[in-house]
Amino acid sequence: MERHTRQRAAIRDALARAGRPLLPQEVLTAAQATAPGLGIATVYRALKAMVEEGEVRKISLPGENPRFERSDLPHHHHFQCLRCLRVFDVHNCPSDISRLVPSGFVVEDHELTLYGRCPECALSERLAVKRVQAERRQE
Amino acid sequence: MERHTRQRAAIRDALARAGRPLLPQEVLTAAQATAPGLGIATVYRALKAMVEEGEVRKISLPGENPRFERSDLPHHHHFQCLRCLRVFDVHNCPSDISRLVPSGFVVEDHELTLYGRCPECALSERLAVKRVQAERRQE
DNA sequence: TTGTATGCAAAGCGTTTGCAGTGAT
DNA sequence: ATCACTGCAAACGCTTTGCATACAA
Repeated sequence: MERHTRQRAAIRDALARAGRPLLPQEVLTAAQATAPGLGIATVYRALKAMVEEGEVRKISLPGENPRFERSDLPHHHHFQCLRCLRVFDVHNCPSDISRLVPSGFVVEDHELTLYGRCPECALSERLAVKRVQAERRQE
Repeated sequence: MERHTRQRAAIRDALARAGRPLLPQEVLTAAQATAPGLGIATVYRALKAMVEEGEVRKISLPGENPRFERSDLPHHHHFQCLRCLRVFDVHNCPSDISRLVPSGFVVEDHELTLYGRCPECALSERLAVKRVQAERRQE
């Protein structure tokens, strides 16, 4: 049965405060503020246990090392802005997932990552285009 | 400038024949049939070069080591069997991707990974269930 | 002949594990 | 008093790199 320790509390706390998925190394650094002497092995063991408990979710975006976030968030996907590289949550979900696969395959779960421009970056690019057009008119 | 070698030909060939994304180790095994003595370091170096050329695509699924496939394939997604862990191509695509994000976001690309049972594993599980049921009837 | 490509072995790096000691129950 | 948890360091698996050699060009 699971025990309540200083270290695990610190790790939970780090994940709760972050508000974004964290790398194991980031968890270590953040949690060491509350639990000095905390080791990386403990972080890995705690994260693994929490993932198995269903308390934490392991997330990996293509080409990135796995990150961890609390799983009490509702089902969601991620949107990465290709300009500022920030990751946003997307709370909708395609409706017709299980229709995508050939017959014989059984779909049980899915992960979706969207890429594009966040509202902020899309706006600042639109303004940049207008600026260029204005310069052209002056020539 | 790039040179034409037995080893790279074998690696290209392995990727072309596979019809699914391969792990570097799988590339090695497959390519050694054509290029005996081929080493894993050469596979990694060749794959890296081909990715930079744009000839090959590196795909990484959550929790999995990166796999490689030719990038001349039409747009598609991936399905991983949770039992045998093999990865398959899925040639369909959800229709309503850009409707998922709040207004202001601009979707330019997306990656989707499905999880479940491949036909083979789904079948063998169904057979296992039948076997258990038969045993129960005998008791 | 030149210099990229190769094979081997060693090094890197993130992650896991063995072990003796710690501490929650 | 248990026995799960911890820290450390060694081990691990995948990937990269240093180096001397092989072989396209």
